Amino acid sequence: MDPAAPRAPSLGGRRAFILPAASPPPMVEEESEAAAFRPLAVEATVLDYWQRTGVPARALIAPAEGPTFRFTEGPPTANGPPHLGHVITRILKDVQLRYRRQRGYRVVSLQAGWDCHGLGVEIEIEKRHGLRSRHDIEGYGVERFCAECRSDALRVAALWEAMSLRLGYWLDYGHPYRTMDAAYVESVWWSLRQLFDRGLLDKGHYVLPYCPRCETTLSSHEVAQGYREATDPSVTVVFPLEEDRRPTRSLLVWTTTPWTLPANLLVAVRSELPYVTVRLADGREVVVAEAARARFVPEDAPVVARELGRELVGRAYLPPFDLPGPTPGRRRVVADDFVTVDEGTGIVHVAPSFGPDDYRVGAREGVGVFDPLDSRGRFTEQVPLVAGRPFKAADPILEEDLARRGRLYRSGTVRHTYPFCWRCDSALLYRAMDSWFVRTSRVTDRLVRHNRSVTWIPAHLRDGRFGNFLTEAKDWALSRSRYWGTPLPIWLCPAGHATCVGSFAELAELTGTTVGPEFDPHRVTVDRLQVRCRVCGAPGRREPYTLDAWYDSGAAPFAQFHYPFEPGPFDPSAPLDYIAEGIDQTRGWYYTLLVLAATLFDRPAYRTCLTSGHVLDEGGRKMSKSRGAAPDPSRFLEEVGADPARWAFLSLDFTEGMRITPGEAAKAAHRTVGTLGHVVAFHLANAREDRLPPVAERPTPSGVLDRWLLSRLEGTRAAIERSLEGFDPREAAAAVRGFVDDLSTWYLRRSRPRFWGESGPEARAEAHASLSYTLTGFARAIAPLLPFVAEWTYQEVGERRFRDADASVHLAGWPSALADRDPELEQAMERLRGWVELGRALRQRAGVKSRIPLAELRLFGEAAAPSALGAEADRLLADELNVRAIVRAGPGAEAPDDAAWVVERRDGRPVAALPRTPTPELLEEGWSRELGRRLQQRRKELGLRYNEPVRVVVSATGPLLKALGARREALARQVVAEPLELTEEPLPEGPTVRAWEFEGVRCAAQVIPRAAAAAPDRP
RNA sequence: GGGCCCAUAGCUUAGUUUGGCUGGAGCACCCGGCUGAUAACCGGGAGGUCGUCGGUUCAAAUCCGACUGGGCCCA
Repeated sequence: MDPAAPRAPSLGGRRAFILPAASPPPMVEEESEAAAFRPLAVEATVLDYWQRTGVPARALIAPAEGPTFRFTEGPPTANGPPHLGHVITRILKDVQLRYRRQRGYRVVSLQAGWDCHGLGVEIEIEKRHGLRSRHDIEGYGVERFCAECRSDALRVAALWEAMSLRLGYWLDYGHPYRTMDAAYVESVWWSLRQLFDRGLLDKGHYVLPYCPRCETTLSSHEVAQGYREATDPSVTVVFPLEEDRRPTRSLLVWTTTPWTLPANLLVAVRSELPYVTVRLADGREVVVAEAARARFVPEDAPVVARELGRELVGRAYLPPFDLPGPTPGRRRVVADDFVTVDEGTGIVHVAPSFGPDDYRVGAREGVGVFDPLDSRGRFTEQVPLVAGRPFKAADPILEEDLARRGRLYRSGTVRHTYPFCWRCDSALLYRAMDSWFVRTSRVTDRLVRHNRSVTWIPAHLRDGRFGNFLTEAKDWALSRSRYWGTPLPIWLCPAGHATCVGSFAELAELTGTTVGPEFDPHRVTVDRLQVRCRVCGAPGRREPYTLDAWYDSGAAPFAQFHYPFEPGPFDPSAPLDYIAEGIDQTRGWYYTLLVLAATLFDRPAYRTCLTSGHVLDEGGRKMSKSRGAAPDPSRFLEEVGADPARWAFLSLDFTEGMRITPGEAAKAAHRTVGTLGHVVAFHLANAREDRLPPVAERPTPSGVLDRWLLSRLEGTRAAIERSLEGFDPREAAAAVRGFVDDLSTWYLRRSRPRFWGESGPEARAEAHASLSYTLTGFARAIAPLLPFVAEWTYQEVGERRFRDADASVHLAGWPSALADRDPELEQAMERLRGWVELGRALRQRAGVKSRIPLAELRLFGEAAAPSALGAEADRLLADELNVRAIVRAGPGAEAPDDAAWVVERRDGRPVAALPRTPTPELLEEGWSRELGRRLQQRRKELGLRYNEPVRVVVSATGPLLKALGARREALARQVVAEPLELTEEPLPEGPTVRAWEFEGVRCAAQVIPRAAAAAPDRP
C-alpha cells in the first residue's frame, strides 16, 4: 500500500448500506401514492440512490482549493458493538462535517478510524476460548491469540460501519486508520522516542491500580471509569502493644481490606493528635484517637490514659498475623500526616505493598514491602492460612482467625465506592509494581495553558470538569503486562541501559536484521529481537509490555497519516479544528490527545470540542452493558428511521443526560420531520396533478404569503448557518422546527385554495413557484441535519428522479442568501396571526362555528392600523375567520352595541368585535357547507378517489331543503355528484345512509359509488 | 471528603448569559371548532409554591448564599 498516493474515498466494501428489511419497496408504485410520506420508505429510496450512484464517495472527495478544516474521527474501541449512546456523537460529528463540506472546506481527514488494541479486545477472545489467566493465554499461544484479536477487531469495526452508514454518517470507511496497522504503530513508536529523549518517559516502581484478572496495571484514567458502589467488610482489629507499661493495652485499627492485614509492617498515628486509652467492661484497654472515641468505644468506658500521637511512636506491637515474612517479628508505631480521624480510629494499619501512602511511609521507615499475592491476586504459601485463595475471598477466613485469637474487636460491613476494572469488572487492588510512565505531572502547566485556548461546548467543561482534572494530572502509567497492543519499543541491556526505538529503520539497524513490508510490530515478532544498547552496545531484551491503548488513540491526529515517515496533510503546528465525543472522554481521548499534543508539539490538540452527555435509560440512569438496558442502535434506526433518530437527538439538549426511547423519539421527530415530509408530499401531488415544472430561480411573487414565506426561509437558512458556524447545532434545530411549523400550519393552510386553482391559474403558478423554490432551497439548508429527507425533497421537488450523483443535494453546496429578508413583513404577519387568534376566541364566545359565515370582523385602534401586508391582510383574516368583510374602525371609534356583538376590550378600549349571529342567508350557506363537508367525509370513508363520481340523494325539509335547492349545483360540483338528488321523502335506513342533525335541522343523505366504468376525470 | 452540571405543568421542555409585559410551547386530559398533505390543525379549559430557605433590588425563574434531590467525575 502506498498511503501517500491519492485515493478515492469509499464507504467500504461488502455491504455499504443496510436497507430496511421490513419496509415497502423503494420506489413508489404510482405517482398519486407519493402523497404519502413514510420515513422508512423514503430512506430506503435514498439509500438505494446513494449506493447506486456513489453519491457519498463523491461527496467525500476533498476539493483541491478551499480552506482546510481539521478533524479526526475519535476511533471507537473495536471490542464491542455500538450502543445507543454512540449514536448521538456520530450525529454531531456528521452534522458539522456535512456543513463544512457543503461550504467547500477541504476536510482533513474524513478517514474512519478503529481503536483495535487493548484489553477490551483481549477479553472478548479470552471469553470465547474460556481462557482465564495470562498463563492460559500463553498456553493457547500468543501468536494465535493476537491473530484472533486482530480479526475480531475487524469484525466489530464492520458492525460500527454498518450502523454509521445507516445513520448517514459519511466517512471514508474504505480507507480507515487502524491502531494495529504497522504504519500506525511506527508513528506511535516515533512519538514515544520523542518523549523518551525529552526525559518524559521512564520506568518507576509505584503503587498502581492492578486488575488481578487481566494481570496488569491500569492507568488512573482507566480506574476513573470503573468506580462503583460496593459492600466491603468493615473490621476493627486489636493490635496488642508489647512491653507496654499497661500490659493488656491494644491499639484499635480499622480497615475495609482485612486481606491486607497479613502484609502489615507498620502502624501509623498522627503526631499532634490526642489519643485516649479506655478500659472496656471486660478489663481490656484500647487506644483510639480522642476524636474517634465515640464511634468505637462505649460512652461509659472510663478513660485511663491520655497521650499525644508522638508519644506512641516507636512502641512495638504484635502484628495481626505472625508470618515468616521478609521482616518477621516486631512491628512498631510511626507517625505520618496522611492519618486522619474522619473514618477510622486515628491509628492506621500500613501495608507498604498495597497503598500509595503505605508505600511511601514504608520506604521512609526502611521496612521494605511484603506482597504475599501472586500475579492473579491469590495468596501464596507465604500466608498458609489462605494460600491459593483470591485476595477478597480471604477476608472471611482471616476475620474468623482473628476472632478465634481474640484479635477481632468489631466486625460489620460498609457500603462505599470502590474501583473495578472498567473492562472485566473485577475488583481492583492497589499494589506496588514496576511500570513505565509518561511524566505528565511535569507538564501540568502546559496542559492547563493549552486547554485554556479550547472552545468547549458546553463551556463549563474547560475550567470545570476537564480543567480540574488537568491540574491534578498524575504521571501516566503507560505499560501493560498484556499481549494485544502496541509493544513498548524499549530494550534493556544487562547493564540496565534503556534503548527506545523510534522507527522500523532504527530497529533494523540496532538488531542487524531487515524489516520488510511484511513486518508485524506485535509481541511475538518484536519479543524475539535483541536490540543493541545505544550506550554500551550490549544486546538487550525488550521490556515485556504493551501500551495503554489510550495512548494509541491519542496519537491518531498524526499517526493516521504515518507522520513523520510519509508526506501528508498533518501539520505539527495546527490543532484539529473540531472534535465531538461523549463526556466520558474527558478522562479518555480528550486527555490523551492533549497530553500528546502538548508534549510533542507544545500546542493544544483541538480548537473546538463539542461534548454530549450520556444517553440514559428509562430510569434516568447511565446506560451500561452491565445493567442490560442498552438498546441496539441498528434496531432503533430500523424502527424509527435515521432522520427521525437524528432529529430526536438534535432536539434534545444533548449536553445533558438524555433519556430516549424509540417511541418518544418517533413522536418527537414526527412533529418536524413528518410534517415537512407531508408538506413535500402535498406539493408533489399538486405539481404532478397540474404538471407544473420545478422552480429553481428565485421567484418574485407579489402576494404577501409568498413574500413572507421566502423571508422566513432566508431567516431560517441564516440561523442554521450561524448555528453551525458556531459548532453548536441546537439553534439550527430550533430554527428548522419553527420554520416547518410556519410552513405547514400557516403558509400551506392559507394557500390551499390557491393550490387548488380556486384563485385562478396565475395565483396557482405563483404559489407553486414559491413553494417549489422554498422546498429545494430548504432541502439544501437542512442537508447537514436531515440528510435523507433533504435528499428526497431535493430529488422529488426538483424532479431529479434519483438518477445520477451530480443531482444530489449533498453535492449542491451550501446555499448563499435564498431571498431577501423583510423583517417588517414578518412582524406584520406575526401580528396578523395574533388577530386571527383573537377572532377565533370571539367566535367561541359568540357560539358561532367557523363554518357559518359572519358578516364582518370589526377592528379598532392598533388592530385597525394599516398593516405592512396591505390589502391582503384583510383577505387572509377574512378567509381564515370565515367573515365576509374586515372593517377597520377609525381612530377613537366606539364598539357597537354589546347585545348584538361580542367585543374584545383591552384596558377598556375595544380591539375587535364580531356579530353574535349570522344573517339568514349566511346561515343557509353554512348549512350547505356543513352538508358538503359531511358528504366529503362519506366519500373519504368509502375510499373514493378525489374525482370519482357518485350518486347522492339528500333528504331534507323546510328551509333547509329550500337553501340546498338554491345551492344544488355548487354542492354537486363540490362532491362530484352525478346527479345530486334532493327529496322531501325520508330515506330508508341502510348501510349507505347517514342521518345528521345540525343547528336544529335534520338531514339525511345517501352516497352511492357509480360503476367502475364511469369517466375517470372530473367533468 | 472535593469538583462540575442539572432541578420550570403528569411527561418533554423555552425563557436564566444581559433581572422588567400575564413564565411560553409540545405530548397527554376535558370542551368546542376545522379538515380533499399530515400519527394533523385551530380556539378554549384545567394543570406551575419556576426544588427549599434566605439575601440583593422599585422589581428575581433569572443575580448572590445556604440547603435538598438527581446526574457525572475525582478521592
